[in-house]
Amino acid sequence: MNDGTDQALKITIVDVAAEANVSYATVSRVINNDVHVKQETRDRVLKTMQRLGYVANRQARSLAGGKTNSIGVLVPDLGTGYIGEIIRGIDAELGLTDLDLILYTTHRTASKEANYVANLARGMVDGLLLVLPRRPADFIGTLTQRNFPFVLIDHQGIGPDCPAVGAANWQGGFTATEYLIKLGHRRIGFITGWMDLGCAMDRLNGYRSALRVNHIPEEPALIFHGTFFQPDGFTGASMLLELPDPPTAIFASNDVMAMGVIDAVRTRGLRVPEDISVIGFDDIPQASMIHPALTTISQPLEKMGRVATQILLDLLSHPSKKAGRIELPTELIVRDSCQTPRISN
Amino acid sequence: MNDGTDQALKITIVDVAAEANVSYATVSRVINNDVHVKQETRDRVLKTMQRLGYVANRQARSLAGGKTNSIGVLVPDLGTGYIGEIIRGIDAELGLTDLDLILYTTHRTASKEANYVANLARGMVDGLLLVLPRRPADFIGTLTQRNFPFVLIDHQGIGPDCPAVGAANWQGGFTATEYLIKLGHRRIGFITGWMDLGCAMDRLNGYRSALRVNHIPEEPALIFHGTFFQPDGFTGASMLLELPDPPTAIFASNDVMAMGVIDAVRTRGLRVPEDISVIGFDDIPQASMIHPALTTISQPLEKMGRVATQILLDLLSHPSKKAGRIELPTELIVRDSCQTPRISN
DNA sequence: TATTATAATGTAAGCGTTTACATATACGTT
DNA sequence: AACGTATATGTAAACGCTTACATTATAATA
Repeated sequence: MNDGTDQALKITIVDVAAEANVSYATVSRVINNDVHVKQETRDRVLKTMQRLGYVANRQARSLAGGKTNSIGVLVPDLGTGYIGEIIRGIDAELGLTDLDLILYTTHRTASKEANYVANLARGMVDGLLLVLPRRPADFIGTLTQRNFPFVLIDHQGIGPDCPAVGAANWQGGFTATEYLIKLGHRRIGFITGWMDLGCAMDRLNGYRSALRVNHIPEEPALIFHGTFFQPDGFTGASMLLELPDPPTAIFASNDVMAMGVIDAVRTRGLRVPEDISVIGFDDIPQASMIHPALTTISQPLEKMGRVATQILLDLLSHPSKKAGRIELPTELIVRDSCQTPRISN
Repeated sequence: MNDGTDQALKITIVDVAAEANVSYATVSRVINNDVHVKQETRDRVLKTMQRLGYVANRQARSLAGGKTNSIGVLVPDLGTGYIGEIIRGIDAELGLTDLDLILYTTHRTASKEANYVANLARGMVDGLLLVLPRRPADFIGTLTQRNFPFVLIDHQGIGPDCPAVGAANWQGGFTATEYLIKLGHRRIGFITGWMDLGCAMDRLNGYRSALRVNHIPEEPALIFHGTFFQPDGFTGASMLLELPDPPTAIFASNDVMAMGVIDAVRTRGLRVPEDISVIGFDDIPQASMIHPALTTISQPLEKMGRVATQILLDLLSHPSKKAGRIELPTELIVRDSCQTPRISN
């Protein structure tokens, strides 16, 4: 490392210009990849920047250029790795650009959400990625009207002109349920997610449709209402197994609840999958690490992050473009937590 | 909601000044809580800002003020909720200020780490929070020399003048081990973390000391080298249980590995804690949600984030101040995964 | 009341860029 | 050789704020 570059004193465009014997405008052009710079000059400037250890001042660039060079990512929390996967995708895509990721956590407070969005949209960031928004209706109108670029992640969107990336939740719910039916299960317990969220609703509806298509009557007692948190899986499974005629399989609306289910099953002295089959949803990293490895519906979390970011970048460079909802396919990941029921009833 | 405020056209300090019949400097003073403004004027300006829906332009403030009003948080990844907890703490503390959190993930790449730090320190952020840095030695020198504010989180620090927040890892390792010994265990398996990290080393040393103090010979075969990931817990426990004279308790260097351990124990048809006691480290949110609820050493993750942020804020406002290492206490959280061994040998 | 200290406000310069516009240079035409 | 044209570079004016310094209003003191 050349320690000469380590001086803390700010090197500006002007210093570089002086050193390279050009005007600072030319340096700026080099920075911005303007075509109107002779290759020779460009090289010289680039080399000088290197030598001096020049780093562009983002604030100044933003102020002059009218863009902040950063995008805001609003997430509910960072609890389970679920959001982490999405951010990984966002991050990967953003890494290809020079945009910064500014993170905001709402801690699941809807009012905070609207508040943040309102402020952010007023110039703090160039675009917004909203992960699992709670009440997007509160602010989407304003955003759209102002033509402010944003993309909803893991949300079904609102109307046809709302840029959103989601997964095929209904399909996933359907596929998982049908898989269990094909294995021979007829009494399938279901633990819902937080029903305010469209994705939770869709999964439940997928489950219902699969039952209907296979001529299995839906039984309300087999549906337990949870909120996507692990303890709901435990409680839900405990209640389901308490039933006079308990299910032979349990479908949890996400993986962490499925882990709770597995715990509950074991706590009652039963085994997964021998006594009870368990299937989850999400395919978080942990799903493959537990034992039995969890059979689940993979939701391409990382990819959702990537795609959403790509859409946002596109929106950023082509403000007139309209984006709608993109639905990424979900996929059944068969591992070890499901099998044919012992006593088929 | 007064829809009149929703106009996207940028309201600047000048607009506010004109409306409120003051100079824009006065408006600026109001924004910055300068004492030299008459209460009456201040109120009027404040009201005008409200009415016009004024939002300060951060870029301009930064450029003029010489500060970026944002701090960078560098994390290895967002996989397990472990980092999430720390960020929650940072976030909480930052929420009290008007600083933005800019997130950078290194994905455990040491070179990326040094690179980021080098650039960030050149004016992109006002301060840096480095979570679980891998090779801080690479950049701490430069940072210190330049007097750039930063705090290491979950690191033992380098030298006495290096601001760092960590947990009493040695103590935790000691306490956990001694707890197991008090319970009657004499053969205690240990699964290490990634030994490049000081915290992993400290936990192991705590374990060793507890054995020594209690006159239990250390047995190399009982120590399995892991890397903090869940599968290591599974593999490690499997190997330990394979031993001719297997341990009656297993101490995993973090909770996710402890979960792997529990899986392994169960996979072999044994029960926790009846057959094997398991203790973890960290007390991540999941620890209390699994069954049996995991006995573990609580590392005040959220608090570490808070404290580190407080130190950084302090460093920011008093640049001359020197901060050293702060060690937060760890605590034994007794839950259900440990008990007296059945056959005391 | 005059004088001075103090509080409140205004003026203007500058933060480090981008970018429209002006200017200079090089090149092919005729 | 003179001209037009494209290419390369320079000049200067923003961008929206902070802040040192200058000025004016207000209160305290003699």
